[in-house]
Amino acid sequence: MAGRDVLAVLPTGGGKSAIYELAGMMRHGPTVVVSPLIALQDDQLGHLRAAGLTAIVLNSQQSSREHAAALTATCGPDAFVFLAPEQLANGETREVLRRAGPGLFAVDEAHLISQWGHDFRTDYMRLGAQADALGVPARMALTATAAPPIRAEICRRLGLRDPEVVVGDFDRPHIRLEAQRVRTVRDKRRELEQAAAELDGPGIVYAATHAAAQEAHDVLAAAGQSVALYHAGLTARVRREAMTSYLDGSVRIIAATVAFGMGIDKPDVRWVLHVDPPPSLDAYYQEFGRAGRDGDAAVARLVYRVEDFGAAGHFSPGGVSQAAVARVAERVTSGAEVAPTRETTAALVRLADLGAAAWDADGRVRWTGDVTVDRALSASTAETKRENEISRSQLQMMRRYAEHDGCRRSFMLTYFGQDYPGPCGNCDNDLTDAAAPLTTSEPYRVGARVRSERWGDGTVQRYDGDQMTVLFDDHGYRDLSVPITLERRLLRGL
DNA sequence: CGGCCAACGTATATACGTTGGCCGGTGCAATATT
Repeated sequence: MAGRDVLAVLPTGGGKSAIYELAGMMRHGPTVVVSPLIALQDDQLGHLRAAGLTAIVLNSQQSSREHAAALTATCGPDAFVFLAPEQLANGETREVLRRAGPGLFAVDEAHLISQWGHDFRTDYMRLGAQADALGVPARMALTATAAPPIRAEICRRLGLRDPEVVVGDFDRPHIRLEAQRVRTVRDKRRELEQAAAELDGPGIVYAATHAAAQEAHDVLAAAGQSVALYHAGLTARVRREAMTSYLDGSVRIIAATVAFGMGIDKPDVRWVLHVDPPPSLDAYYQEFGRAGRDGDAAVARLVYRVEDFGAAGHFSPGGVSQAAVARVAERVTSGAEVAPTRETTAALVRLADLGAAAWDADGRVRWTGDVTVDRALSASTAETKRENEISRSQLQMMRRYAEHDGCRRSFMLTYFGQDYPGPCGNCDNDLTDAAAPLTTSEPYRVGARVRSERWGDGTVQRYDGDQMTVLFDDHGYRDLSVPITLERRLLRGL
């Protein structure tokens, strides 16, 4: 209300919507809310209107007449305007919003800046610049999942000024955490079939690819389970039917890719089973968090093979090849069109980050001339190395979680920067193995800043026996041996 | 990185193994066609 920028990381059901709703009502001028999916925009619109507030959505599903009418309505000082980032690339839309004098710019699901902005929906990268263009005095970012480095990226990309950072409790104590290693794909099928027979109530099975989701669906269907299939390769009608029958309970299980989930409001999901590991614990937390929204007991189970952690790196951001950056740089400098693929998109984002290329407000790219091609390419090489190192370390943490033999909840929560020694009593390791981890010394407190000659500055994340995990700003997560660290004085406190 | 498929090769005339290349996940908006 006082106009200070805010980053709020709060669990689902923690009142994130209420934050921008209340602040928006009390601040002068309309509130612009950036929301990733049209379905989510419609949901929010419904809630606000039911509460007697003025709200509109701007998106491509409207006819131009509706669009114009909606735009006109934004002039009301109490209105809430819901839109996707792509809408802000339209100069006309920007101008109408700017004239309306918005008082608050809120970004919902703000972790998508990091998750989608690099190579998929790059308009997420320009939200800071667009907020500038609208002349909004206060900004707010909201998300349920963001480990410390993601929080830093959100603040930086959105241009938050001295933000108030509010981080809630990540713990979902009623969700039992389990992980199970298998050797073959066939073992996975067997475990899947068994899980569906053993676990009661509605469940979600997550797979990494369309083919794997289809396969999981077929296995369960053959075993006589009530199951639907959901991924982005299906037609809109089939997807809608799968979603509806899962939500209304006429189908018990849904086998899906990551296409299924965001904005799904089904409180009684009793279990979430992964048959492929996600590329990071951030993604995993987001996905299993769809279980047990009603607060009743639920299960998050991960079934994996060691090989699965090889290919999973493909789905991490930061994997842009130097050849692609060079090719795109060549095309941009010569004024040629760049065909948008995942790779060229990521290359453009990289060049823009380095200041070599710039997006105008309408989303067109030009070479700035501030940096030579050679310099841009060598800077890009260094940045690629850094990003690859970080996303590899995130995947490595996912693997460490899977292979962890201590309290899983402790591992998970400390990853998110929360001090939680465990045991939690509600993960597979705590139930089978009563022995507490043998803790040696803890030379720095969790959350302390430390410096290493080799890896620069970082933050202490967790201790596990005589191992410690440090999140280095430029090199990602590293596991260190506490005795060796002390003996060789590898770290010093800051 | 690893799974999959097509093409090829090998040892025998139908089957099996090897090699090389390619592909993998999210949605918006705008445009063209029924």
